[in-house]
Amino acid sequence: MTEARKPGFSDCNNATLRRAARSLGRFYDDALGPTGLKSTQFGLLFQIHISDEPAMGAIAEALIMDLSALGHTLKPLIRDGYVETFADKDDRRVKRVRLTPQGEAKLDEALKLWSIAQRQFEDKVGVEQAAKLRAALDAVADLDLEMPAAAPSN
Amino acid sequence: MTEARKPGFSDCNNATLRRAARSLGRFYDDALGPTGLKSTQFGLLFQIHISDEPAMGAIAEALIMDLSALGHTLKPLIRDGYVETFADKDDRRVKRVRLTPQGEAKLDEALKLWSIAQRQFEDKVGVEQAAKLRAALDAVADLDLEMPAAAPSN
DNA sequence: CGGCGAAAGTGGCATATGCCACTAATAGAA
DNA sequence: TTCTATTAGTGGCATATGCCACTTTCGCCG
Repeated sequence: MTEARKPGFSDCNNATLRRAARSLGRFYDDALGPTGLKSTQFGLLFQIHISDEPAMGAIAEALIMDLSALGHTLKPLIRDGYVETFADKDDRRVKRVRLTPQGEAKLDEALKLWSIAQRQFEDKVGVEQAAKLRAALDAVADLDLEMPAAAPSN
Repeated sequence: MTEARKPGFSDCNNATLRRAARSLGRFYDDALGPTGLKSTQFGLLFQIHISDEPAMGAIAEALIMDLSALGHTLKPLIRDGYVETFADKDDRRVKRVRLTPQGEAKLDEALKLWSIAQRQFEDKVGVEQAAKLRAALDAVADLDLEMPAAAPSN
């Protein structure tokens, strides 16, 4: 089967990654559907939950996302009362974030469904493989990539 | 170091995948910046290029993306004259897609920059590893996941 | 041939993400 | 202390993606 690989899953690492992300995202989104949360929102709530009233910048950095994008993504969660923000007492530029009681409750609710999806996934690919994949993805995410031309000698 | 792992890169396969996608996406986007194309658009043009005047549904399926999402994503490319559509001559429901000459030219231009980014990435993680990662991601993308509750006995 | 159910897209609506220009506030240099 | 460079966010604008409700065409059955 010389060319059996469906043509075009190009060799682009980025395209392949996005494609997988769309696919897996849909699965987790479906799983979380009953909670009304998207998998991205779930991830964000979780990140906030495990952090200690993190500053927006800290969250953005942890999730490797643009600060402004984080701000946008946070809005629906604030609107729905799951998250609230408050100014840091020592540095008024800093805005800290925390879950509201409803947010904690919603997260608990979502965690139940999430764990089912997670188990479902790991039953398919294997716990070991899943862990390796996550490790590989974290490694990729933390790579210090830079375009050569962008960084001239000095 | 009991909890040394940066707290919160949760064990969620989906969250990890998205995080990596954001990170890598930014790199490829930067690389393609000079062309004015986003890495997603590049991927889409490439997919169209290697297909034979594919129907929208075929593209959506290959990229595992929602048909309507594809339609939306295609708009800026059509507006900018890189892509054009036409009705299938045998089935008027089907809309086929192809690159315009400008689209082909733009793709060529982008491929040059893409290959630099791609090489840069593979120099970091290793060609072998990159290939394995893509294979793993393709496998994940093609998994037939289903929520148990969603599929009752019948 | 008439009509029904499936298939392929479209449009609207909502969230996800990024970049850029701008504002507020702080840390430092003078 | 005052002026400046830096840091943390915000808002606007544009693309990326999905879901759902429709509309148009087909394919097929009676």
